[in-house]
Amino acid sequence: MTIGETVAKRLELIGELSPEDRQALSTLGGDIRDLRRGDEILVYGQRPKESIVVISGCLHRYTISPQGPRQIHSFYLPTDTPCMETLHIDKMDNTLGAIAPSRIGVIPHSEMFRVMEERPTILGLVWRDTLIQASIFREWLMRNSRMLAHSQMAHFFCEMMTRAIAAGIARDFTCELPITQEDLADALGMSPVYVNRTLMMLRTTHLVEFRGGVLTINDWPRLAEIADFDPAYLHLHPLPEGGA
Amino acid sequence: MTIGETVAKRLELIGELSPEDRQALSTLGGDIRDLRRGDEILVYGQRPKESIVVISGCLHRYTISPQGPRQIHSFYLPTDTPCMETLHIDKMDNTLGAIAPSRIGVIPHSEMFRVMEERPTILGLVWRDTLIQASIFREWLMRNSRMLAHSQMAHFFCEMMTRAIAAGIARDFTCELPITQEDLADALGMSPVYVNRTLMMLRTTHLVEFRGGVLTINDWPRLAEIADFDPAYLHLHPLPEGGA
DNA sequence: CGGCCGGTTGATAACGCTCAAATGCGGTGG
DNA sequence: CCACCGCATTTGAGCGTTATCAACCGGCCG
Repeated sequence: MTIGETVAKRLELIGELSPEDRQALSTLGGDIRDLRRGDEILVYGQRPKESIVVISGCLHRYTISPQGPRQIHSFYLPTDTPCMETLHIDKMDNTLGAIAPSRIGVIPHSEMFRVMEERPTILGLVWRDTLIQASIFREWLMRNSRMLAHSQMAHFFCEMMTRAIAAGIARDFTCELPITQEDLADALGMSPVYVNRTLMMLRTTHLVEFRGGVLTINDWPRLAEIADFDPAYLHLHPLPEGGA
Repeated sequence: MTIGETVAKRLELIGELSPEDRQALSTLGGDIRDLRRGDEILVYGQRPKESIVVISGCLHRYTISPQGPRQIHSFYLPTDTPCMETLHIDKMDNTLGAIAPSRIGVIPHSEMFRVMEERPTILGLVWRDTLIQASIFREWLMRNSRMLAHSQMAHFFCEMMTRAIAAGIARDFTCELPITQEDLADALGMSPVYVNRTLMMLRTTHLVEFRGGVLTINDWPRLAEIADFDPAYLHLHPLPEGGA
């Protein structure tokens, strides 16, 4: 899969592309890079000149406060396009890194601007993509601020599964989610110990299985209910049927 | 102050406008509306055809989960432009309302698109504005997930003061912040009771005074320290000197 | 075989929530 | 001018969710 095709795939999850749009995207220049867990791509304070698209693996974005605790803002699955915002925000105020071995496409801003100028539809959809990211941040804010640990975790799993299904990397409510329990803790704003306890609880009640970087949802309806999950905030164009 | 001037003022806080840009903005069409506390402007599920700019007062954006708790995502002070994102996200997944008597400008999307097409700089800055909103959401996520109550509240006050100074509505570290303790609780993800206790603590230690909708920061350096406040995430163009 | 990382488990403590009631204050009507 | 009402704030007591500290387990890799 080329870089352009990957971007096109993402954009078609949240809107419609004409053949001309797809054609324009196929000319997108950029490099492929392979990363190991822990590699940093765009670092706090930097002024990046390129955007990123995930081809395989999993990235995450986080800030670290001086006191130590890391807050993960988001995880990025294949076809996700993190940090498109660097197009219009010069200075990174957070860090993007690989949380698992990953392959990414690195697209110079100049290339993005060229294609967006050529095809206004693409500009609209890339903008839309950044707005959906913001919408997800809002949902995470609500989740981490207002929900109990088990609901919170259920909500997280529902989101990741929904996105994995949309991206076409899930089968039978099973998908790879190559993160550790400690990563999960840093995303949910919980302590690693309590993440473990909550996870065991969800496991023994046969709602979710999360082991060795693989997520399986055993009882979607019940999980979605305790998570109070409504996928509207993901603004996926054809919503994958989750309730089935 | 006209609608166009207000938008121009906001954009100049985060970038530079040429005389031509300002001229183009001055032609922005739109209506003025006056609101009372509790009035809703853009509601969950709606498909708005206009964007908003705050002329006076204070707006807030929130979601209400079926279980009841309200999460406030952001407050908007004069010159802020909430919900520019409706330009590219059709369906509201949250609600924008007035939290105090306010005057707003209502700008049809068609007007925004017209001006942005005419002046690419404006497009870039409006986009940038939406990205800064996202950056603020990330910071709120970190704050609500990772900080202790008093640091959290200190951080909130630092942000609002910084923004008020930038918007030119603060004097001597005093500004209007016409929200109740309960509103504050819904923003910080705390209970109203604990907000009150925390507030009293900050008050008796002479760090902050927040009473009757007026915020006064008595000891900025110490407050910023316990808040671990770094205004970088606001991406203000000429950063107001807060540390003074 | 040993070390390391990630996961699991136990015990204790703390931060913040809930329930409940009281106080203060601005506005309205008598 | 006073009585009253409603809303926001304040205070108290007890509880619960989640954090912290510490130890142990188990698999993978050198």
